[in-house]
Amino acid sequence: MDLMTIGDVAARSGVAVSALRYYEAEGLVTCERTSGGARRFPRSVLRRLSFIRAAQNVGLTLPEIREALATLPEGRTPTARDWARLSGSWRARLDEQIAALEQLRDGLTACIGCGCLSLSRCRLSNPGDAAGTYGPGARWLSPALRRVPPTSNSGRGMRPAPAG
Amino acid sequence: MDLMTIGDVAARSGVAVSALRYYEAEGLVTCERTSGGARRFPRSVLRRLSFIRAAQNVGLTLPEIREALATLPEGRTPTARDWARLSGSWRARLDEQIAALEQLRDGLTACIGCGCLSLSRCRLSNPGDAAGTYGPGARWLSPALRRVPPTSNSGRGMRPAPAG
DNA sequence: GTCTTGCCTCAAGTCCACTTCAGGTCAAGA
DNA sequence: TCTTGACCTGAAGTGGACTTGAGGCAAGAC
Repeated sequence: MDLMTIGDVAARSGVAVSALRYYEAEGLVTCERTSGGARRFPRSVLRRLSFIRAAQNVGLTLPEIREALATLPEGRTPTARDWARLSGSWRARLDEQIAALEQLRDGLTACIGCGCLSLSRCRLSNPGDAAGTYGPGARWLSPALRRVPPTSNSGRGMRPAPAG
Repeated sequence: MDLMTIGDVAARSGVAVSALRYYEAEGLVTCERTSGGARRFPRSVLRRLSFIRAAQNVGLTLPEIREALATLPEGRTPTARDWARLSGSWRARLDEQIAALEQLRDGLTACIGCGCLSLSRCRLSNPGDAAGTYGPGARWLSPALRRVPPTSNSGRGMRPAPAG
């Protein structure tokens, strides 16, 4: 079978039905409709979803991901090379993120003995040497890797929770 | 002068006036009031704010930070050692975050040649070997280090925007 | 005396990535 | 025929960390 129902896609991808509808509304995936109005997704949506999740893991927002996806060739099925091109810039981004975290950690190591936490000098409270704030609600670093996934009850393919 | 107005604190800390009020409401900082009802902060609030920002950068939520702050000694001014104790556990957290990002990057390196992005096997779309989703809205990694600070117009001490 | 500035409170809005809900349609099986 | 289950839509809710807005008080400059 070439086309999948939204339920199939959800089951196979682990992406919730509601999220799939949301992605369609946001233009991240496309689908056909049956005469009755039900969505029918091509198999290729699975790889697309995979890309979306990977991109989110690298820290991209949905608008950014949509932009990236928009550069895929129309007309033909994207090749491995296409996907690789898209994710090519991620490495640099990850490297940056890692570097920033390391800087923070090293700042911590330096500060931990003195407990300085100076607003203007401490690299912990002030990474990247900026003197002021980073703006409203800007949390710079990982919202928490080790945090247990928000356990909503939607769980289609959800693990019990890693409880790291 | 021993006590600072909320405006002074905002100017010196780079934390917005509205955020300071919010922090007070949430019990993260305390202050006295003038007869007219205006807040007067002790100088020590600056270090406290510094700690709050640093903790946010490590990925703590405000409730977590409040808990941490609650363990500071009452009665006496916190010493460098007190602050150091508080931030002592951050190192492990940062190490974890760094490790997770490195894993993702290495997964990227492995995947980038093949463009696989397999939902079940790719370490990029599926870090930490979990087969399903991580649940609703769970973005695992940095919401974006390199992202330009949300340029709201509140800008009290805000930089023009690094435009990375 | 009035203007401006800085502060106050409380309520509601913002952003992101969704989820949840209410109410309805459609096709297949008992 | 009735029921069940999967699907549909549009609107509203969620959480975290704030910001913004409306409406008002108090002190210093002119």
